[in-house]
Amino acid sequence: MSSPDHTAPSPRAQEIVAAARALLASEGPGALTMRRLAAELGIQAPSIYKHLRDKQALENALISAGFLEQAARFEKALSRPDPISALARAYRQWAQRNPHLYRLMTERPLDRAGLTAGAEERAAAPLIKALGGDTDLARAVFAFAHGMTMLELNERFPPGADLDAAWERGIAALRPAPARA
Amino acid sequence: MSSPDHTAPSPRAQEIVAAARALLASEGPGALTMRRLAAELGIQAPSIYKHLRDKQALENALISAGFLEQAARFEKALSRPDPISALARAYRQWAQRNPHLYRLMTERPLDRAGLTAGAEERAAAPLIKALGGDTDLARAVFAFAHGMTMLELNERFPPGADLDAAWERGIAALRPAPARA
DNA sequence: GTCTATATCAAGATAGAC
DNA sequence: GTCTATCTTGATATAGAC
Repeated sequence: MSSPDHTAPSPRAQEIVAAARALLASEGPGALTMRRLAAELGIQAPSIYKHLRDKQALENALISAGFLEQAARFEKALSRPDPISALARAYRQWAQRNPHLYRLMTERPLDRAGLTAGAEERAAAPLIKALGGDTDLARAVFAFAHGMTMLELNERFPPGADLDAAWERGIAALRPAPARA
Repeated sequence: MSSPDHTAPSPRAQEIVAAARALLASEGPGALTMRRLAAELGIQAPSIYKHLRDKQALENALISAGFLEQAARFEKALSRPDPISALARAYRQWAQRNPHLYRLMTERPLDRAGLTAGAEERAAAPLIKALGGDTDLARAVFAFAHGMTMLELNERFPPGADLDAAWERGIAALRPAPARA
């Protein structure tokens, strides 16, 4: 619920966000405090507030960056020979490389008014396009991918489980049947 | 990582857990503090520690109860005419009626050593049975159901989205094809 | 079984000087 | 752009008396 910030973020703010992302990636959400972030930057915590309104604004910046990064990957995947499989791989891979940020992006309702406009939509668009605008199916595929991702991150599958097989099985089932000749 | 408690929980401990569940359900995880829980019971926070080792033990009790309750529902669904659809409905319904507990049960890795033995497995068994032991497919269906549930709880679908349709679409696709005659 | 008193820690955020 | 000093709040948990 931070108010939307319609002014461009200052270069210094961007540096702070970049440090926050590195900190989140390396030590997880528990380490992402204003004090700790300041320490990483070699400054004091109150100084951050001169550049970012509050912690929510910081998180919103991280989340927006995550969506835009996803969007770039997913758009690339869309131009591959088998777009649906490529999208699934890209989705899984991005989440596994950015687990803490992925959590931050998905674990709670979004503060959409505080996000970069259009970022969430850009990340979602490639899948919808790959499925020819079938939004019901797109939602089902999204749910499958998100579910696999979170269950894997949260260690809800047995140690030996073949998750490649589960991913393939799910995507194979959810893929639209090729049109009959 | 709380040590497993191999002694039966005292009646008083069970009362505390019951109060915790009611508190979690009505006000969410932010309200589930030792102080607040004590206040609900009309006692002081330190008194709780005479009955439950720590907060993790409290959460483990809640999670174990959740699994056992799910197991009972899922076992019933398994005996319906269309077990897979019935299971999906039961899964969705239980999560929607217990959203905060569902989150608690799925959002982080489980402290399995501290849970009631067999509870997690009992909740998982009906789906595996319904799918004839096909664990890859069971994992895919589990992921779909969990993904739909969390995306819905976290408001990641557009306001007008027809989620009944997305659920049906996903289940229809993931359901094993009937054996040919 | 419950109490009081307390330790310990840590978080987000603001005021106002430099 | 950064600082110091501080406010405010709130959490888990322990010791030891009753």
